[in-house]
Amino acid sequence: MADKQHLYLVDGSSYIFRAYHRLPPLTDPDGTPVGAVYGYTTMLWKLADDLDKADGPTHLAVVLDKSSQSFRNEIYDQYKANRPDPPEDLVPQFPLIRDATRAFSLPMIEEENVEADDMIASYAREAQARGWDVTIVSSDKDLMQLVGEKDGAKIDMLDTMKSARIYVDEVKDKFGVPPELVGDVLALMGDSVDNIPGIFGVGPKTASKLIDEHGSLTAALDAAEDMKKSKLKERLLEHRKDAELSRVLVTLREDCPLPIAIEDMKLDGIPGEPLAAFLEKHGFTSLLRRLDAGSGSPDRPNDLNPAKVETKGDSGTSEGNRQPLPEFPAVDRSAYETVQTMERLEHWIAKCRAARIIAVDTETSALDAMRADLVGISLATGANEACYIPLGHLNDGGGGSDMFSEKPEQVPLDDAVAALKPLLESDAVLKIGQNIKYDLNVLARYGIAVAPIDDTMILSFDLDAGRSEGGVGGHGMDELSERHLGHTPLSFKEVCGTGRKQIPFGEVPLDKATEYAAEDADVTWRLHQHLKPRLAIEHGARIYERVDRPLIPVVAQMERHGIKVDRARLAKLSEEFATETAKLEKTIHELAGKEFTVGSPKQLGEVLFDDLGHKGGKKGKSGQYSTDQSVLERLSGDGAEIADKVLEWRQLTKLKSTYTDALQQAINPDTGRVHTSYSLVGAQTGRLSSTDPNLQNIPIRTPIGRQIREAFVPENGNVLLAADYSQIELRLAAHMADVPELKEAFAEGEDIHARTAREMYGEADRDTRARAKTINFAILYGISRWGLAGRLKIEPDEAQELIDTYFKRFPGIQSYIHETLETVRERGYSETLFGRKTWFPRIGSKNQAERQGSERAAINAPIQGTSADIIKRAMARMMPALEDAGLEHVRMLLQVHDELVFELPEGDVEAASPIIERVMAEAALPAVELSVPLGIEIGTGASWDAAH
DNA sequence: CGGATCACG
DNA sequence: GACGTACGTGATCCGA
Repeated sequence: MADKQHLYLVDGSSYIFRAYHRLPPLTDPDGTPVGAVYGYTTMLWKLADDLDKADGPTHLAVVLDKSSQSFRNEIYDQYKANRPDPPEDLVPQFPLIRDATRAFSLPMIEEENVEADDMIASYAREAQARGWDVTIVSSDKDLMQLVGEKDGAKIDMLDTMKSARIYVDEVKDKFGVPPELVGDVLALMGDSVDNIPGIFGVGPKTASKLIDEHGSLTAALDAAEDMKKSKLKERLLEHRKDAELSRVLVTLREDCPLPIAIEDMKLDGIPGEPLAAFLEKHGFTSLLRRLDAGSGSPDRPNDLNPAKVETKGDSGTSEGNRQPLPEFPAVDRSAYETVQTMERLEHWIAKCRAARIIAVDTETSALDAMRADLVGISLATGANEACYIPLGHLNDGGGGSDMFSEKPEQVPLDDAVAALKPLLESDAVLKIGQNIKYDLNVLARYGIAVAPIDDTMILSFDLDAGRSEGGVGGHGMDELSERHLGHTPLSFKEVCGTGRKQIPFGEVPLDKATEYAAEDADVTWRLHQHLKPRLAIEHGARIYERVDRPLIPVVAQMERHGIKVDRARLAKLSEEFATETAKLEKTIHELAGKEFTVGSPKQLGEVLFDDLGHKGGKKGKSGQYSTDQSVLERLSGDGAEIADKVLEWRQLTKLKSTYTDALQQAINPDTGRVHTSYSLVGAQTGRLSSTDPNLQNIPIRTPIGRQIREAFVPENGNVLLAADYSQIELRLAAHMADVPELKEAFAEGEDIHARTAREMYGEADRDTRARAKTINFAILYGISRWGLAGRLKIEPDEAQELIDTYFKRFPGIQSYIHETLETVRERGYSETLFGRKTWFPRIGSKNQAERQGSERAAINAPIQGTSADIIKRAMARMMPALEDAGLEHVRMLLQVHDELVFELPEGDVEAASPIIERVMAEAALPAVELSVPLGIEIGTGASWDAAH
């Protein structure tokens, strides 16, 4: 007796949209979003695994929509016209859905001019006609029309997300009518997503009641004439044509030509290859293990370890349903191995490949990644599973630290690099680092391009920015280890000493070095296990995957490029500043009547206020006179010549010590360029910060300071190009607070401060424009009457009136501030348009100063942070966009919050400028559509100064 | 090592 | 009843 055939038809297109919204935004080791693909893969697995079970499939096919157009558009041109574009991180998953289907060796149906629903209907009827049972894997309400039995062959539906079978009773529960009348109900109620008109004002309730009463759509429409006068009657009569059109649109075509014969859809279970290749490519490791192990259904998926995915029920995406945190054995430093032979190194490389997720840490001879030499590398594959590979050690621990003992046995550096390179560059192995940008730059100098990567420091930042203070903003490894693991790692000081007694890492004895280095990798691996799963649960994946993680290699490359600085020019400036400073100092001493240290605010204060008798106040804590710029400017206004001279002296000494002298020091002897280091976790708002040297505060506001910018130059034959976002924060404020007047002004390309002046004062002249500008900035920073009064040199009462006028003219600003603060008080954090969180733990402080400080920062953070997100997105897209255009010689060198600086061949300027402008202007898209344009200003020249 | 000052967006 | 006023950074200097 032949078993009954059972055809499963998978509605792939509708499944992936649902999977996308139900599953966390996971990514594979390449950073490609694969959340929906993962859900789809596990679903196919489960279905294929049910082969030959009771009611399971004997035959199976996947049906997908080929395009958004179908024959229904010819009937009704507005059909599906209101469909929003799919989310940006779903788009790259569409082709992967097809890859997954092929990997399972399943037939795939995609036909032009009809929709997946029509193909499903056609196949279902064909199978039914042959006496086969059919299960439609979908929860689409349109398909419910097909459910039921005919000639002893039944069609049902399966909602895999709810693990629910839908048969006639379920359809009746939902629509109040049997399946064959569902089309009539749908025609009456319409569908806003598909833009099916239906009868205006008729919803599911009324529709099913009418059909149930009258037995069909036509009967219901005919009966309208005899109804007693009502809104409903009018509507039925008036929109009859709409309903009839809708009936045609919701009717499924059951007679489509069938491209694949149903007997060819026979299911063979779960294949080995090429499924294994697909699972491996996307890091679906637990499925891969299951495949290796034979079969078994993926009940407890653990893929993309450690971002745990739960495909059943609702857990996994909801805030309250946290996964238990992983627990590990206590750190055991004696478990680490010192790898000193090629044989052991090969062993560890194999172990890493099998582990697929490893932590990496490099030990170097210095802190500067551009100068440091590689001293060793540590790897971790699990808790207490870590090793240290010494490569440049001088001391094996046999002698004292002041006496070189014999050089220890080590794998030769070149051999080790050659052996490790394929592992560190392998797509199949995720490399985790704590501040991995550093390791990227060190290893890049040895010819290794590490990828794919994860970074525990940035994970921590994207989850917990603002939650704690301290060294690296609370995201340093020691702090993270304490906080998440309750473990104190060996400190660098304990290993290398401190101050004058500090030794380079290469002189640390191997046993000690192994304990320290391998522990760092071990701890990093453990931290990743803690932090990565939180990303999906706490909605941090968007910002991490889409903004910050892609930026790591980009910023690393900018740091390696560095920028050329004209040393001779700086030296000349230093000299000029020195002579001028000496002259000023002499004059100041004369004016003071005695010699003193001009650079000492304490001494200066005493000279100004005690000796010379100027009036001024003491500063709170230190009991010291304040002598800052505003005080000196006031004294100067009162005619004190010495104040002028001191201001001038300060400017010159500042420029000399901080810039002209320091920048010469910062020139890298190997590259002849200056390589700053950007911190991706430096600013709570998500901005980058720049150190060693800080290239984000090079003078520009005064002519004398600007001379320093003239020393930043391109290589021969090249120019520097500077591209700025103009007024980006004000534009974002106009968008986020929804201020029509400001949005309009930006749209028209108006002078925004002049427009503000007109709105506030009725006219814009030099004076009112300047005041309006101050007020505009005050808004971005969280306004107070005293602050504004101080800036505008007016009384607080007057300032308050201005603020009131501003809020009255732009009520959106006031409600933005109010709503932002409400949200922060409620949730504890603010959010940018791209979902970056900043926490404000002191927002509810009893201390007023503290609380108000938090409030001002909280008002500013979404604006400053959104601006940071936008330029980061532009940076991540910039080089691919330029390379696509064949511009391979353009180098992105610097970022200064709203400005990007490039170095490029003179001949490339014309081609590169529009691309740079477009990438920057469109950086918010498609994730966020701004209601204001983003204006870009571009300049080029033979120096950074000339490029402005 | 903290405070004061000042360079930038 | 007192608090102390614009957001975000980093480098340098002085002086305890």
